[in-house]
Amino acid sequence: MLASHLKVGIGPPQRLEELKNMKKNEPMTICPCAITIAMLSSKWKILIIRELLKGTCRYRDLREQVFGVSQKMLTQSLKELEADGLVARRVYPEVPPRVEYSLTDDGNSLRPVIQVLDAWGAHYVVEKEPDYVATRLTSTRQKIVG
Amino acid sequence: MLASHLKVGIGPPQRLEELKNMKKNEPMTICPCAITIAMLSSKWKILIIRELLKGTCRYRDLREQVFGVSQKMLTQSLKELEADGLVARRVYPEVPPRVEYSLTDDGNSLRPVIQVLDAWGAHYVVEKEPDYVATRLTSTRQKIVG
DNA sequence: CCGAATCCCACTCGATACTG
DNA sequence: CAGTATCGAGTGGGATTCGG
Repeated sequence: MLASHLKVGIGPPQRLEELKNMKKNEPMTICPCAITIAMLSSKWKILIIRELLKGTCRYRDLREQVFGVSQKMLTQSLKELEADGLVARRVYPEVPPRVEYSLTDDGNSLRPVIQVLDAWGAHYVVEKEPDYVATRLTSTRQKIVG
Repeated sequence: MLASHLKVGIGPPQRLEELKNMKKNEPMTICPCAITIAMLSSKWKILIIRELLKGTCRYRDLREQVFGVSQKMLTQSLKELEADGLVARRVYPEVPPRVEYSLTDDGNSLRPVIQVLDAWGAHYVVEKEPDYVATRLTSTRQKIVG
């Protein structure tokens, strides 16, 4: 089951010639790791997913645990994650309302990915010059403090 | 060797109370996986690293292989990757000039990370609705086509 | 309690032109 | 060949206010 205009290319990205000769709506090679990055590279998403990896969570709890996230960004991130099929949203017909978020199977399949990212980041941050790491990390869009 | 104001926290991100009680220049907990994402989440970096994983490369070659990247973004990305210690830059005193880029040990240590990202992305893209994947991926900042 | 709607700024990135 | 410099558009995200 593969989009007619998408062709998964694992391994080296396609060469220049391939793209030069490509016409519209023709199969094109995409880079899978770039897709994963695209899914995760928003200021708060990784922190949200981290939290959801611990288990089902209410909206309010996420607001507390993901420190610093605004209502707008939390809602927006969750909406995108749901659209991406990584997060499930369950609304209870109560007053006041209650909404619970949890990871789907696809979302949970990110666990080993997160673990690898976590391990690399941890190793990187301890072996680098502390001062550089500090300034580098404060000048990035990505939220680092969980 | 750890920044005095940084404290690496592997595992769950710190709780709200920890941050509430945090004062300036006091040790704070950071999220390692967010660091890794911060390193990679620029429109072209992952594609550049992918290319460098194949071996040393000249500036010109990168411009060809990383299709669509502008001079400005390629230069800027390489400069940041070098500052991050992931890429090494070697200039040869020749005319016309020749500059070669390669991954440092830290950069090469990303290989298993990239592989995991690659595997997850590949699995994701083939099991998802093709139409959704297509629109989702064209509306992202991250460059997907290598 | 869980959002939606609006306004606005900062930053990323692309296009173009220039240089040693 | 391998970059700089500059300008401008688009967008991600913060702050605030309103709604069911």
